[in-house]
This record gives sequence, C-alpha cells and structure tokens, in this order.
Amino acid sequence: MKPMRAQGGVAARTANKLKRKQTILDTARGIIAGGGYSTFTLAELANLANVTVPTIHNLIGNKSEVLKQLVVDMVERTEQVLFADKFSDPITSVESFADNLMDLYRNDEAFYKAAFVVGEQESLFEHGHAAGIFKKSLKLAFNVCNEAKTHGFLNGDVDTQLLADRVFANQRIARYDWMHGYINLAEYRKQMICGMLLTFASDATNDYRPALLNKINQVFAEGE
Amino acid sequence: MKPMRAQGGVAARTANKLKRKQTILDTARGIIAGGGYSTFTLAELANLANVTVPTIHNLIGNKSEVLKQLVVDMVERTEQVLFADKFSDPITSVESFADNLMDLYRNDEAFYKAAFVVGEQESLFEHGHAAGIFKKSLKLAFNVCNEAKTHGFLNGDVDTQLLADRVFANQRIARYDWMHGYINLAEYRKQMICGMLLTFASDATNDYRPALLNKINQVFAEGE
DNA sequence: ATTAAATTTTATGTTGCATAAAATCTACAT
DNA sequence: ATGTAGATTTTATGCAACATAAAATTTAAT
Repeated sequence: MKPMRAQGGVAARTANKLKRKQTILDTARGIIAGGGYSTFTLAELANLANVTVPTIHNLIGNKSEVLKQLVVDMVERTEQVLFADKFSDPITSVESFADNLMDLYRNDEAFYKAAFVVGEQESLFEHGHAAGIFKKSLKLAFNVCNEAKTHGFLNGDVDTQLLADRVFANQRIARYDWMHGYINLAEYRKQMICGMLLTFASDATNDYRPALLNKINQVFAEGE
Repeated sequence: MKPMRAQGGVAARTANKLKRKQTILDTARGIIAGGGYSTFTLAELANLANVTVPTIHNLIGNKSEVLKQLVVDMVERTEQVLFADKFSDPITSVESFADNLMDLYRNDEAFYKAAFVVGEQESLFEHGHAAGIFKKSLKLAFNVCNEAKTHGFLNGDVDTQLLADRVFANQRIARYDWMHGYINLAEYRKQMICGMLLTFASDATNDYRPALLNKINQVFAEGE
C-alpha cells in the first residue's frame, strides 16, 4: 500500500503567514504615516520589518500591492463613517458626518493623508467601480439630498442627482486640499461643511435658507 | 600690452542654446501628451530629441526641472484665459470663462491634462505662492463675486471670500476629475458651470435665482 | 528523526536618474 | 585660412530602487 505522504503543517503555516504579513503591513503603515509616500521603499520596509525584500514579494506582492493593501484597509475604516445617523435635517447630517470623519482621521492623521495620496496615485478611487468608495459616497449624498427634499427643506428646483454630485464634490475638494497638505484638519472640516451646506442653500426653501447661511457664516468664522 | 583674448561666440551660442533647449522641451511635451506622465523618461526624451541625457541636464536640469518648464508654460497659457471679459452677470461670466477654457484645452487636451498631473505631482500649485495660479484664480473668483454683489444679483448674506472660495473649489474639483481621466472635457465643462452657478444660487436674490437654477438644469441635461 | 513542502535568502538583473571627466565643437581674432 | 579659449556634448560610470530565479533554510506532521 502507498505510504501516507507527509503534508507539511498547512493550517499552522497559513496562520503564521498571515501574522507575518500583518507585521509587514503594519510596518509599512508606520513608514507611510511617518515620512509620507515618497520615503516609502521596499528596502526600508524589509529592514524595519526584519525580513528581506523578496519575502515581501512572496507574502504580499510588489510595491503596488503593498500600497493597495494599506489603502483598502483605510477605505474600509472610512466607509464605516458613511453609515450616517438617521436623517433629521441637512445641517445636522452634514455636521455629524464631518465630525465622525474628523474623529477618525485625527487618530492617525498622517497615515490617512498618505493613504489617500497613495490611493490617488495608484488609481484606486476610480469613479466607475460600482463597489468603490466613490459610488458609495455619492449614493449617501443622494440619500441625504432626497431626505432633505422629502422633509421640505428644499424646493426641489434642482435635480437631486445634480445636487448630490455637488454636495459630494465639495467634500472631495476639501479632502484633496487636506491630503496634499494645503490645509489642516480643522480647515478641512470648515471647507467641507461650508461647501456642502452652501450647496443645499441653493435649493433651500426661503424658510430654511437663513438657518443654513447662518450656520455657514458661523463655521466660516470659527477660530479667526 | 595685454593682447585681446578670444571671447568665443557668446551671443550666437546663447541663441543656439535656447533653440536646442526649446527642441528638447517640445519633444518632452510630445511625449507627455502622447503617453502621459508615467511613460516620460529622460532616456527616451534624449533619444527623441537627438541628444544624450547629460545634455538635457546641462541645458535644462534634472527631470523635475524639465517637467517644471512644461507646467510653467501650460500655466502661462491658461492664465491668459483668466483675464475675463467685462462683467455683466454671473451666468455670462461663468459660461464665457468655461468656454474660453474649453477652447484652450481642446487644442491639445492630452498635454494639458498631463501637465496638470505633473504640476500636482511636483507640487507646483501650492496655495501659498502669491504669484501662483491658485491665488490669481481665487482673486478672479473673488472679483466676480464682488461684482455680482454690487450689481444686485446677490443678497450679500454670505461672506464674499467664502463664496469665492466655493466658486473656485467647484471649478477645481471638476478639473481634477478631468485631468485624472474620470470625465471628459464636455463633462468637465458641465460640472464646472453647474458647480459655480449653484454656488451663486445659494446667495442669489429671489429675483435672480430662477435664472440660475434654470441655466443649471439646462446645462446638466445637455447631451443626455 | 525524517521528510516534503513552504519559506526565506543570496545573488543577480533591469531600469532610471545623475554626474565627473574626456572629447568635441564653435565662433571669433588674427 | 587657422589657432584657440571656452562652451558644449558625450563617454563612462555610479547609485538607488524594484524585481525575481535559484539555492539554502525552516517548518510541522509523521
């Protein structure tokens, strides 16, 4: 009869492998957070993670793959913020969204910043991806616009999709300026809130607009 | 008496130098327009321009310098569009600004796109630079907002600087999506116009707002 | 303890940017 | 016409970073 062949420790190995992989990714995260995208090299990563470069290739893949992992991780965390609280009014929605985001980013600002830069450079935020963060965020914006219309805050003179596009766009440009180091986190919050609320103001009822503009001017003046 | 020393042909040499330099830059422009930022290497540039890599270093500088020259050239051309026509009303101003920009970019779309990507990657659009394109564009937006207020199109319930910031931001995010290949030139125009006009609508008088919203919905629906 | 498979490392290749030093060219003065 | 100083280009080389084939080592089940 054919003897049983040794199998190697498959399950245990797999677990170890995952652990080592995680160590490498954590180290990568630290490098990116510390010195930004440009200082990140496989050689340094290997060094700090106490492995060699080919090991990184073996466990994770090429440089691009390593970066992709980090961005996916970042996006997953960010997406949790997207599940917004129940809608009451645009001002509350926008403000709580902004504050949730700030709470998240404040923890590890350098990393989030760098991860967004990497995601942009590696083209990981394509608008097309149905499952991507772009589509998800846009859908959230659409829902808020829709609710705002339903609850009588808006006249409905502007196409809901158009309004949602602009609300989201105003959030993105503020993030863009933050992630490129043009503005700090506080300024990001300011511009995001002002941009989104100003967009709502364009179609707000005459009753609701003053509250929006009031809030906008108040946020704009904060810390001046 | 000390004999006159040979001087070398200084003036003629300088002229030739400029001509060769221009040839290299034009070639670089072609490469960038053709294959984008990532395909651009000094070796290929040297090859296509019929010089060697050190010559490029000698005449222009390192890779970053070459790219910078291209971007400066692009910005100069773009800035000419910024000297807007005389103000009459926000809709006309925004539309003619958009059309001027489109006319410029349509000529050599691939190059302009690539140049913006390069400028971003080489950090040439810093917000801080007083003489930079950011400050100039923002100033233009401010002037238009100011005129709009003076001419009675706006209520003046929103701080002019805040309004200008948002008008400009809406233009930038549309450009961003275009230069990264997410949207085409026609969509860039659409989003730019809708974004800017919607911003004006937030503070528009009740008399003027319908015209704005009408225009916005019309532009949004174009080509659907 | 043995063993087969998984894993890591050594050694090497490739590409791209950069520059020192040698070779060449250029335009003027005679 | 030709020599020459100085400008310009090229040859030769170095360096840094990513990538991978093949050899050496480790691992866990038997």
